[in-house]
Amino acid sequence: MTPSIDEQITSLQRRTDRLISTDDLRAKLTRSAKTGKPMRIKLGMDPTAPDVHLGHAVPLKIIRQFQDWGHKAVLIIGDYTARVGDPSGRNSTRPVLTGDEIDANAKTYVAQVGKILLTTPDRLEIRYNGEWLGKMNMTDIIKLLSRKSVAQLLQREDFARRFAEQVDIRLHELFYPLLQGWDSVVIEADLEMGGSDQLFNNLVGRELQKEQGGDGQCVLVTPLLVGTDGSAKMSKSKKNYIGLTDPPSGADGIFGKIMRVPDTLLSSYYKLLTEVEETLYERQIASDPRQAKIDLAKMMITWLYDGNAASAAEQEFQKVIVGGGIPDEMPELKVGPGPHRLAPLLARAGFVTSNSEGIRKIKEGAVKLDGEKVPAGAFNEDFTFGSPRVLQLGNRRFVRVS
RNA sequence: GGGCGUGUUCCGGAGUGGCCAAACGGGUCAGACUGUAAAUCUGAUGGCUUAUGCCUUCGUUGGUUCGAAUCCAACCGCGCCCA
Repeated sequence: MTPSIDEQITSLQRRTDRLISTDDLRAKLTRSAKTGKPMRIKLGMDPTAPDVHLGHAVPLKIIRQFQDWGHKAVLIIGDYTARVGDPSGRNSTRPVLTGDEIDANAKTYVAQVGKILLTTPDRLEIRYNGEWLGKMNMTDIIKLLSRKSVAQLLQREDFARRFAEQVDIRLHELFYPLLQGWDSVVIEADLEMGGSDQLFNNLVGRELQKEQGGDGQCVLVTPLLVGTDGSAKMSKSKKNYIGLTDPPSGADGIFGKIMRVPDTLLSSYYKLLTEVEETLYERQIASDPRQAKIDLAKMMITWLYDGNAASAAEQEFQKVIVGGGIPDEMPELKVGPGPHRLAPLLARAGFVTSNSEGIRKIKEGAVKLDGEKVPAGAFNEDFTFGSPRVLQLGNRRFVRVS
């Protein structure tokens, strides 16, 4: 049973930072209901890294709502723009991706996004923007460039700031919003979704469409989910993200990552990622933040995996982190019986990046073997591994060495 | 094309001839504490089977010097101003 249009618009509010504009959206929804033609809901993603994370989940959840109401998601894989480079995150030179890497990332996107979106062809369309951007010639490009002035582009806050601070801005970066906007023109988007940092880019799309004689896409931007570090927006490059396909448990699992989120972010996580009523979660957070976090972690795992995985992850957490125990499952490292020094094994396990660092960790008393702390002087002693032994750094990184 | 700046270790940023593997801050990792955390405190933070040792690193190359991140030259990148 599809809710009324007013109910639909109201239900969007929980995750809306800005909507341009409510009246336009109502008109489009009304028209779509009348004509039976689904709205086209655009979301652009750069295939620069293989992981889709909870920050993406916020707009994806809204898109899912639209799908449930009969509309069509159009996922733009920015294969062409990925090669050009996104201006956000200034001087970090992005690695140039090969076509194969982009294809590989794009494939994993579809699988990951499928955890949230409907994926049948009538509800999800996937397009690569190289399809049209790659075909533009110089005349097309100049024509597109002529639509915006430098002053207009410099309105964008991060450009303005960089300009003021004399940090270089390359021309292709200025150009970037126009490319993204052009995607909207080509795929005839009715609504573009994004995080609130995409507002400027999305509005460029709306303006370009209007110049082409259309009525201009609506723009709905969601609040940004703060990452696990508690300070910056969740993003791939900051490594403060929780991936949709992260394992439920383990050192870098969803359960542990949620538990490590600062308490101050709990309410926004509940609001943006769950359907729990505000009064309920606020009360729970106030009375028992730890339990509120455990509940959230289980909800996320149930949502992305299933209930069994959620309780298994909780049990492991209680045992390993709270109880200081050793998990049942952990990665294996085959080295032969030995003798071996521990520092190189830590490096081979990927816990440290050099033998020197491993030696330091041993001296700091951070290394355990079969649950027993390795004495500081043991960095230059040999150990044998005739039977498998558990090597541990800190309280959450384990490897079974044999 | 001309002028003035600037380029340092993961990031920011000190350092103007030896005491520099390079202050300080951030980040990161670990230890203590705790309700997992956060906050706080402590330690570590180029590499080498850890060494009063060796090697590599301060945009690049080549010089001067017993000795260079520091001086010189050329080159490269970036910013601002002028054309």
